[in-house]
Amino acid sequence: MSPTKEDYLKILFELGGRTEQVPNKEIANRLGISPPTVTEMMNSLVKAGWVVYTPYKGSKLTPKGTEYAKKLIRKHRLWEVFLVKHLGFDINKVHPEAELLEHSTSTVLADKLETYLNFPEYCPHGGAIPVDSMEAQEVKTLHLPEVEVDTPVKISRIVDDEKLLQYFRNHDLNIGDSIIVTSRDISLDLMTVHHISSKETIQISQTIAQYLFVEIISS
Amino acid sequence: MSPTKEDYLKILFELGGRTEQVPNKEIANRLGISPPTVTEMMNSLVKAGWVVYTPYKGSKLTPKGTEYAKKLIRKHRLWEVFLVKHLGFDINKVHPEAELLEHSTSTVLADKLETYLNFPEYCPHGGAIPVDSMEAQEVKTLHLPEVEVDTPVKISRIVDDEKLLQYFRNHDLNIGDSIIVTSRDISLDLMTVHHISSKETIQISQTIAQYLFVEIISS
DNA sequence: TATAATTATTAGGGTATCCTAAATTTATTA
DNA sequence: TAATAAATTTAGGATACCCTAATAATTATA
Repeated sequence: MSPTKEDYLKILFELGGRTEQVPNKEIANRLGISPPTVTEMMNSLVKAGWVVYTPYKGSKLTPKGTEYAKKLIRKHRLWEVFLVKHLGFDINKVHPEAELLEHSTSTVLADKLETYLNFPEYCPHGGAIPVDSMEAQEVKTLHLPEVEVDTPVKISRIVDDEKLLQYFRNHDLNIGDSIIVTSRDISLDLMTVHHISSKETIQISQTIAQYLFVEIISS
Repeated sequence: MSPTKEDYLKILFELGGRTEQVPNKEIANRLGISPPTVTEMMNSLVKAGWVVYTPYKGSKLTPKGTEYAKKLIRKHRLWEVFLVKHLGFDINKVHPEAELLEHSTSTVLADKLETYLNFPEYCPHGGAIPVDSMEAQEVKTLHLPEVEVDTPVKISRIVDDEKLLQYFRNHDLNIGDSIIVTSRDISLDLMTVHHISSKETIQISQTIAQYLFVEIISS
């Protein structure tokens, strides 16, 4: 498996390719490559049994492809824990480092690293680390724009992207914080969020709020 | 810089390409690729300023190429320290892991790792880690077959290769041990070594002993 | 020094990954 | 539903890296 192919599988997983067909354009956008290259690569991934591809429709991961993607994501998140907790990296800056390391990490190494880190449950951005808890986390978390008004929720995960992380940090929205969506204006693409502990009120774009994952507080 | 090109630079450094012209064949052997591929790659490395190449003679690193190679070797050795001391890898098994990781390690990451490891001087096989001490180490160490008979020496480094490491371990020759070469038979490619602390006498092939680096004990 | 052996290069290919431009299919909308 | 817009694929190329077979240069040896 080349790092390139691994990237395709991981992106596919992140774009929901476990359950839905992901259009080529989304993959091309995410990876910053041209659509014809995606078509070509998909044919190659199909041949190797990682992906099911329907021309003009999009691609889905096979069970084998899904497993592989989860293992990669686990490696990525384990490195992030190491980089932040032991090496002192800023949470906003670990993504590109982990992105490289994940492709150079054997299963033996990942297992030893996990032991060394004392079996962390989550990466610094709140993503589940054990492969068996990744899908469970997806089920129990909501994208912030999906939350009903006036329902208290807790921020459990932020998509791992430097700019997004900086944006949310600037708006004082961090993992573990409890918030309430107080109103929404779909036409203006805005939502108003009340931050419970700081008592501040924040307005953010719904498009961006999509990258904030929350859990309903069961109190 | 691709991992492939990085490997060429590193091998060149290890084969003495800092001071001498390294023939293509040696590089081809070490990397397990065909000689024409080496010729082709050398032309590409010349174009990028990493190497000086004399057709039919061999290649030397430019100062820029030497610096790059040393940085790679530093990364490799830092990872080895981490893998052995923190993750519990066997010394004989870390090479392939570090070989992959070194290509995915930014300077920032290497620096933070070095700090975390508390600025180790040597890798588990005795190789110097700070880039400025690598050449000094080369100067003060000898290949075991170069040592005069009856001169007490200390094993300071073993070339990082699983089979070699296993061979020396089986013969009870480890880093830090003090030994004396008691005799040599060039025609039989054999040398007899006396192990000072264990008082055992060991016979090893001179060809292989070349991969043991020692320092004269200045007592 | 001529010949043989060794080493290196050239010639001609192959795969992986990427691209742009043109053609095709699908989706949208008037 | 016909026309337009958007997404996808096909066609044709490029570069990086790797190969084998054939040729050329160098080195070793008789």
